[in-house]
Amino acid sequence: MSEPDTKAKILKTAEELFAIDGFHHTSLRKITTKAGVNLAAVNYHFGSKESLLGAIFDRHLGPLNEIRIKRMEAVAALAEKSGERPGVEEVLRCFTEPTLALLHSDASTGYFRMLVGRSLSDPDPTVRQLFLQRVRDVLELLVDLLCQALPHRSRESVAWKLQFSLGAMSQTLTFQNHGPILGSLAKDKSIDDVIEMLTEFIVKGMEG
Amino acid sequence: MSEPDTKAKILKTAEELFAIDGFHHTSLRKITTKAGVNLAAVNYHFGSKESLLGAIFDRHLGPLNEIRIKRMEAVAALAEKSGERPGVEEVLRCFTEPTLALLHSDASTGYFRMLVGRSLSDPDPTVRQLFLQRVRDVLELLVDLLCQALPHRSRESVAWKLQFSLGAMSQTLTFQNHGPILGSLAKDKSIDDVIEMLTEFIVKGMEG
DNA sequence: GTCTATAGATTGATAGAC
DNA sequence: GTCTATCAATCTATAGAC
Repeated sequence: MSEPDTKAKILKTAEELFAIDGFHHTSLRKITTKAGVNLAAVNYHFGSKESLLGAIFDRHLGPLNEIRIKRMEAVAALAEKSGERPGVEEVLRCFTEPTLALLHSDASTGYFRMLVGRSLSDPDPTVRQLFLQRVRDVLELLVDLLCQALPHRSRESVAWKLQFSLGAMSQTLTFQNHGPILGSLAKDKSIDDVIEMLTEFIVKGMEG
Repeated sequence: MSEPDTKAKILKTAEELFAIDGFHHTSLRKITTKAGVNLAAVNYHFGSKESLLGAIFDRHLGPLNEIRIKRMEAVAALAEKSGERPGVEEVLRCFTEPTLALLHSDASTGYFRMLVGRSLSDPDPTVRQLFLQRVRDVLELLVDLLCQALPHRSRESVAWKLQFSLGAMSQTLTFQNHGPILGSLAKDKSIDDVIEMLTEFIVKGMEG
């Protein structure tokens, strides 16, 4: 018999549970029970719980990074050709728009959105390392471009302000419909309104 | 016999371990072993692991909230008296300065700084609830004042931008000397420089 | 590939002697 | 208040039959 998509079921279910309950709070038993597969299947298909998280990251961050890099390269090429500096907002949107698009895309990325939000803030070394090694190149390229857009700023200050921006994005991705810190206050906005507010917030802060 | 400060030793040690490893990753055994006290002492003095975290929050957030509220009340009183609106930066500094002062105060709050940073971003319901119930009043008062300073903005958008700001603060408190997302890039700044950059970032974003 | 069964370790909490 | 000892429940991972 054999379900040919046992592996896919594990990926999908683990993504949801990791996003909602966190990596360390989600046991392999919860995943396999909810997915309707055998406990031992996780280690058979992925080797370990850590590798399972890595596979979930790979599945979505691969395509996402490709989009972000293509957009940044296009902006860099245009700037070089025209001889003018790229704009701060233009550069930042190369990164934020594909990321925040997770907020209103189909159900296939609905939980991954929360997982990214968590991972941007999680100080746990395991989660952090698995996540960072998959986004570091993109972030370094983004800092490069931001430094071009802001030639009078030091690289360190640009990096710090990007760090602030990632913190702001993290809150949005994590708590969009999951009880923000000011839950009762800050929820009556459409997703697109929130995305535009966040983008404006980051752009003003970065330019400031 | 009896160490009269067993309770204090547990508080201090737990604060450090919760800050570095996280609440759920820190076992009562690690705490009691490092503190040099008996395992059963935690439940004797605090009742449970959760209550221990609550006691740690209480110890520091009590005084901190008092400072923040006093400053906000002073700003509100001055605005009422003069008939002018309070300034956005003035209002925000009532909150950010006492909080970010944790970054360069003595060793007694060195670890608590990281714990606050974590708690601002942690989606875990246990940590989140214990933390939020101790800062909610302060945040609501802050939103009130920000709405006075920005009368043309809706309360929802002010609340959202405050949420973005808390995300940015969280990154700073958590990763100041613990490996920021752009570790190698964003570390060569003095603490005071980072505090000023963060404040400027938040003010510009909020005003924008 | 899927299953059962279990090893081996760790956890929060407690009972009861002192 | 402090201690030892332990319970009962969890966990990841694996061995081995099918």
